Amino acid sequence: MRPTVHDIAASAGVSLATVDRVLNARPGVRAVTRAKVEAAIERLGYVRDVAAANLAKGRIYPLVFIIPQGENPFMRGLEAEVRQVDRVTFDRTSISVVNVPPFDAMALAAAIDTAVEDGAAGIAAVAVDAPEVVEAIDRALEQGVAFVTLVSDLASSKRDHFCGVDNVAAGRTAGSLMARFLGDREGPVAVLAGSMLVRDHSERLSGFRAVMADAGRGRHVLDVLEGQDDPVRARALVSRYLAKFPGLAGIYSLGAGNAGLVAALEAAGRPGLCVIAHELTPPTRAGLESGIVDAVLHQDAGHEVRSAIRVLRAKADGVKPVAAQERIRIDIFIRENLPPPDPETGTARAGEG
Amino acid sequence: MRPTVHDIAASAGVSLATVDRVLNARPGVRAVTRAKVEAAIERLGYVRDVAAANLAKGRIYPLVFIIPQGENPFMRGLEAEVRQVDRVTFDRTSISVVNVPPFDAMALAAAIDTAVEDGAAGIAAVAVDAPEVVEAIDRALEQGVAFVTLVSDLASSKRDHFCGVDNVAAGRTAGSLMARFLGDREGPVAVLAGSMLVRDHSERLSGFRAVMADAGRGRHVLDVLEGQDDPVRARALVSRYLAKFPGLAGIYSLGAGNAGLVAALEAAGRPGLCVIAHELTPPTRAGLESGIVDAVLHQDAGHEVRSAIRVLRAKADGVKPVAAQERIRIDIFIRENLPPPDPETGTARAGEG
DNA sequence: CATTTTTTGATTTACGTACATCAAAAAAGC
DNA sequence: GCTTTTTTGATGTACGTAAATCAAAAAATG
Repeated sequence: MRPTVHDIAASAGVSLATVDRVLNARPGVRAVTRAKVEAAIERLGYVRDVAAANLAKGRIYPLVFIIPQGENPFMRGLEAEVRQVDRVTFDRTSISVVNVPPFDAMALAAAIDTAVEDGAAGIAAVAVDAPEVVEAIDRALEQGVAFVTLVSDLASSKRDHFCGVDNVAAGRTAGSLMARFLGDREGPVAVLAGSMLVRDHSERLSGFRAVMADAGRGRHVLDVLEGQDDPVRARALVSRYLAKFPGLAGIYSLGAGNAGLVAALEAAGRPGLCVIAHELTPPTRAGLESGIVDAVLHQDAGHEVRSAIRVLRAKADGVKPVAAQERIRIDIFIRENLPPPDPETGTARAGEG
Repeated sequence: MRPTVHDIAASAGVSLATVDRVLNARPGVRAVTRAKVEAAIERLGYVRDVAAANLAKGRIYPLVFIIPQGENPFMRGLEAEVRQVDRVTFDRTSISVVNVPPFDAMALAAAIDTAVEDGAAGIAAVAVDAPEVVEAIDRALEQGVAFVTLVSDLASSKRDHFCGVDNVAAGRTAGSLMARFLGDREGPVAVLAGSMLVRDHSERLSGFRAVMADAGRGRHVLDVLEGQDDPVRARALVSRYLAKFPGLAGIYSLGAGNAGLVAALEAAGRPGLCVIAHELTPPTRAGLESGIVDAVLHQDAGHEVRSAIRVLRAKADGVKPVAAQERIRIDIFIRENLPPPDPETGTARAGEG
């Protein structure tokens, strides 16, 4: 049986109250007595029962997730993951979701301020790269509210942590796969992005470009198509490029709007291009299954959400999280290792946990 | 604030005792009263505070993990993950590890019987495919002990669950990557396995063969090399094949002993083969980094361990686990998306849950 | 040595649930 | 209506920790 506070009190020859004072860093304990207690803790291998401690404290952590509105399937999956975690009821944590217009710095900054006013203990937000947002984040931190960026970072703010993938590495991974899949095949490659004003997209592009310039004898990367993560625009842009560059060898889609990409390729009679996209969502999953998409790079929204919660709670408790354990992996999916879709959230899931 | 049992008692107009009887399915409650309580539970959205419940029950779950001995790096990483979970102290769970000689059915069966005698609430074991083991598992289940197979399944037993990847799909994934990486390149491919007597290895082979026979115009798969997961043997076997088949296009290593594979390739002057291996361990990581290995298929040992714990605890509680959430993903790693090694366990880790 | 200050002990209540006991009330059977 | 059975209420203890109070003991100060 695990030792309890009573056991260490008895073993150290002190009272329960003294043990409590040591454990919770309360004043009024002589150094020698403190040492005795700490020795007993060490000797018996005592570890605090966090469940019982939280129960006794009656502490709850109000956390706020700020997520863009709109039909971006990845964001919708992210929100579903948040709500699912909330339903499972992470112990002693109450989570609320706030939606804001995408790419809207003012709205995001306002939402952050509101969350702080409402007494949030921690905030997680998909960052937009703008000075108003940086200021809002730094205001939150000054109020003692923990803050993490989610999916897209804002390194110029003082945010406590970034819960997302290394997007430069993701771009390199895409480039490497593209180069290997194409092999000796000739022809330029196209890049479809949402907007170069978003940090994660620009980072992916730079990683991709670096590998493409490097791999073998170099391969031409055409001017970036910016589809604003909108399927209709994406479809039009891709269709135009397919007509304009008959020798096109591959397409790297590093943002959303992939339903449009797939539609354009279908309409063009499935030209044998190497297609690599991001995020395993219904459109990209369908593309992989039909063979029109070769590989999908993915970040696990569930992992990101749970990592954010752990970090925020740790910060709210004044504990340092183990940063090394909070790194988010870049998943590669091809047709053969597709996980079954999660009926709850529509996102890809692993055993996790 | 979350509603408590007191709230539903008040809301339903009954006593605390009656609510308790309903919640814990104790007898002596009229159907109408039960309905009133259940309505209140629904209305207030009550969810049991599991932490408090477990505290009150004073229940602990003694779980036993049976893992092969030896220098197989994946198994050592698996064991490290188990010990790490134990240190983090999964709430109200005490975990012990038992080592048995690898591929030894009698020893495994004996270890299972011992664990049952010692009063384990659940057992997780890396299965060896043998009738003695099937019988031991079924004996454990008859005693009411929960049982899951880990990494390698034994479907002919009545085990509650298998915590591992779909190895046929893993083989198909390897085959698909191999075919795409090779492209038009000619030549047969070799397969290095541990032993065809182990279920996971034979399943991977069948998936790989299926894709190879299928992809494009078919590619010859040479006779399987069985290296018994031993680096020395593996090195010798691979070296011999490299000499014997100068036109070799690729090698699929579906077992362990990859240190030997890498050494053989280095010794042969790094012939430009497509090499795909399993499990991200120190040797395969080094191979990826040096460029001698093209891709590594991986199963996350941490996920498997935590999944096993969740399933075992659920079974011990008489609750059905959500099987869909317990699927283990087949990870693909190439040089560009290599995660940093976990200093604690030496295995790959993601943010996880 | 008396006094003040600091340290320690003893005890209590609380968190939300489980579980047991005994009495009281309601329903069923005759 | 009376007894018997079933259902419900009231109450207490427990789990392991947090946090508070007040008294007692020890140490420091003069």
